[in-house]
Amino acid sequence: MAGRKAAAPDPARSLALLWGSHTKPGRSGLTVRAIVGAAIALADEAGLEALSMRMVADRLKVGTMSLYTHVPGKGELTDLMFDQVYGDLYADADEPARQPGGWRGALEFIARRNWDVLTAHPWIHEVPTMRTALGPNITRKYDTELRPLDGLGLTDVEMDSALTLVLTHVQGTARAGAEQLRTQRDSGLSDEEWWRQISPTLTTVMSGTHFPVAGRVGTSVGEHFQSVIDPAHALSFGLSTILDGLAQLIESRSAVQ
Amino acid sequence: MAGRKAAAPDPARSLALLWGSHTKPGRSGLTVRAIVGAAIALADEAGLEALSMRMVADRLKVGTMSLYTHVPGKGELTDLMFDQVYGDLYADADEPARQPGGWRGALEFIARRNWDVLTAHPWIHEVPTMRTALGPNITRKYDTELRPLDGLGLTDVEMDSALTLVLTHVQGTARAGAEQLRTQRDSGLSDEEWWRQISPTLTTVMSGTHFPVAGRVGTSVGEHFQSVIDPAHALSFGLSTILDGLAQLIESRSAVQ
DNA sequence: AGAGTGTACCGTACATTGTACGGCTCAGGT
DNA sequence: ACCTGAGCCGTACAATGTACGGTACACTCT
Repeated sequence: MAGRKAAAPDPARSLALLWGSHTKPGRSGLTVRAIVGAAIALADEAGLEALSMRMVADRLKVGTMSLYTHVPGKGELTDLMFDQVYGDLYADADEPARQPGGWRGALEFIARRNWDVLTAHPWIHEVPTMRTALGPNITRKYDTELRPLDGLGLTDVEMDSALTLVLTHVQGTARAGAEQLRTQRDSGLSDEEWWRQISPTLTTVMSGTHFPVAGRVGTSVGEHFQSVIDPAHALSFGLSTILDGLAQLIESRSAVQ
Repeated sequence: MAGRKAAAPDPARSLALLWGSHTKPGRSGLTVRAIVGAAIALADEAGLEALSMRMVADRLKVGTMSLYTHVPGKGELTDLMFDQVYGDLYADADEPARQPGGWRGALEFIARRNWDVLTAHPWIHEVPTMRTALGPNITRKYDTELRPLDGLGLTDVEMDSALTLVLTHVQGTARAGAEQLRTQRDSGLSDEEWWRQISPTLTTVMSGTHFPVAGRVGTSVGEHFQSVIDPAHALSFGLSTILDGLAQLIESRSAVQ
């Protein structure tokens, strides 16, 4: 991430690219779609920060600078990658609403699907999301995910807040899991090996201090999950708690009505 | 982020540094504490990725490579920065538990405090947290935050899960807010200006497609908050929903007992 | 068929990064 | 007075994103 600072993506240019067809090949067969595909494959293997324009070009047997004919820069490329991976999230606009269990089942389904993408493409966590979220696939996703919450008596703002809450939880938890995996890969140490390595230092260094609750709970958690965190458990615990909370809100609304 | 790949921090070395006193100055007055302080100040201004060893050294009127006498590398430095900013989170180990409103008030207090640090030091979001979390301040923080959940009938694992849920929510929401601010700063465009700029392109490009629910809700949200997201609202909505959910769990436990 | 033109392609150059390496300098002990 | 080890730092290197300017090909028009 050095050089000319990876200039912030131009929104209008990104939009045009996002909604374009991406299919007109140049004279060497280079396509926006192909570039995005190669970039995604590379990012899946090594992460976003390890992804370089040179690597993408090499994989496509093309000069590095040729990419810039089709894509303005790395920023816009990641925007495209982002929209792309959300393309096949749902079979159709009513798939979540079709799940058994009403709105609750639908939200569980949505959470699971989002978890799956995040797990398959951990680099998503590194993409600055805020204003890019207007590609065709993202917009469709937003629509699809809101539908099961429609007609429950919630206001529009509450529908959005509820969905955001669930998605933020899934994202945060998935991020922690991805970080754990990446750390293991980078260091070549499993959680257990790592613990064994720092344990003596920690004992030496912590002597004298005492944290009664943290000590007890930390030990329990470590024994229970064989690790310092268990993302799968955090996901389901958090999700069911959140859904319990939302149920109260929804019930209070339908009671009034 | 080029060069020698910013080598992953050595856990044992980090631990020793974290728990060390950091106060023995070299012959030019250079201290680990001073380095960490300068790095934090710089990161507050420009973010973690804009922070470079050269910048830190310049601010301290010291040669770049002198830093490496005190700190093994950038990775370990960020570990130290991370632990440092969590140092003054709570006045003492029982401050959260002392808040009015029982465990609920305590968790609200904890959420607010975490939100404050995250807002003051947005670069925290970029620090890989997983295995670093064993510095003295982090450990103390964990202990302090668990206390209000002790003695409510929850198991150790449930206590940890509940706390994690709240903190994940705060972190995810704060991250979204930080991203929003950073995007605004980078582009020099307020949300409103940005919208005005892409609006024509978007209309052109979206003609033909129609997303009924997303369109309606998106418009409502935009009008209500004058923005595409409102982090403060997301924080409080999510927090109260989560606490409602946790209340059910806690009540069910005390009922059994 | 031949000429002209625009666009796809790409080689080189540059600023910026983290840090390995090896030399210099000074404080403190003998 | 001298030696030693630690603190300090100048230089070098590999890697990054991309600006710039040149080359070569697929067309269209005569």
